[in-house]
Amino acid sequence: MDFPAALCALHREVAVLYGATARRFDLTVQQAELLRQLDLESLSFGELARRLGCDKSNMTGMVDRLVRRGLLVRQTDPDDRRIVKPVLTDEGDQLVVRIRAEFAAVVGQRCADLPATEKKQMAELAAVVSAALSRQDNEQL
Amino acid sequence: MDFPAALCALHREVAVLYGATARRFDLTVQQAELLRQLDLESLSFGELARRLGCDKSNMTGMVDRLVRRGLLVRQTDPDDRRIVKPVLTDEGDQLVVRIRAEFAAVVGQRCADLPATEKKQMAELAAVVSAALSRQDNEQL
DNA sequence: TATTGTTATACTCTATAACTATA
DNA sequence: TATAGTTATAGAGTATAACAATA
Repeated sequence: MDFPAALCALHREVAVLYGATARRFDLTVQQAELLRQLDLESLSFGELARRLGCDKSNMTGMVDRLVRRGLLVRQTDPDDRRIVKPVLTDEGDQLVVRIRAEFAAVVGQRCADLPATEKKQMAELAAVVSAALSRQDNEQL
Repeated sequence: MDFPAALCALHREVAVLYGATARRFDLTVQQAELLRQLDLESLSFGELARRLGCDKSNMTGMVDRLVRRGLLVRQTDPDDRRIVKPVLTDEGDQLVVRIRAEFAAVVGQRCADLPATEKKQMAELAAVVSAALSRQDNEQL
């Protein structure tokens, strides 16, 4: 299997596992991903849409549903009042932690037979490749 | 970044890139994924749903849309007439090839600065981890 | 009886285009 | 005039439950 095909295959398996994990917490996979991104760093609606690879018009509804569940609040930027940032509530933050732990547990269980050195190597390579793929010059997208 | 977090991050970047690629061919990412799975091997509706990580009830509509576009045909198993397999048409097969090439081109471009040895290593590790994650004893999912 | 695919339903995600508020 | 977020709309993906056909 060549490099792009291997990325595709891995992506598929992680998507299935991550989706199943999200569902256990009554979240869609997109909701879990949105919360995870906000946990990584503070993002506006537009930046969030770019990270999730979807149109900004979708964010309104997605954030609304998570606000209704008490996992997010809207925060308007005082310096530029056009900009709004969804921010994790304590409950939202705790949920992200629980999802991450659950996902890590499933991955750990399934990869139990993998040598630690290979996992370490994989983690390092995945970080490098992620960085390469995420280049923001996405004009051709 | 630990192993599960690195998998998550990589998964996200691939999802965005793969989704953008699918969109260029007027496909949703799930449609592209469905076609890709069928190109890898012959699958029934139920098996396909398991691969995609969703309920079998969704497959009817998804396959219907792709049949309407001439990319798939339904084929009933003569040995067990409950089983139906969606099969790629020539057009569907050609589309899968084009999507795969397009995705490989984007990945290749973005990872151009990555040493070939690292790409090779990544491809091998991704295959190993994919296999580990895809274990079919999914009773806890 | 059990399994496979289908249908009905309700909700969520998605892109497009037009809109409001702010800069 | 440009940008950030919202709204309206239509189409697609999703899970649940009940169903028909086949085994």
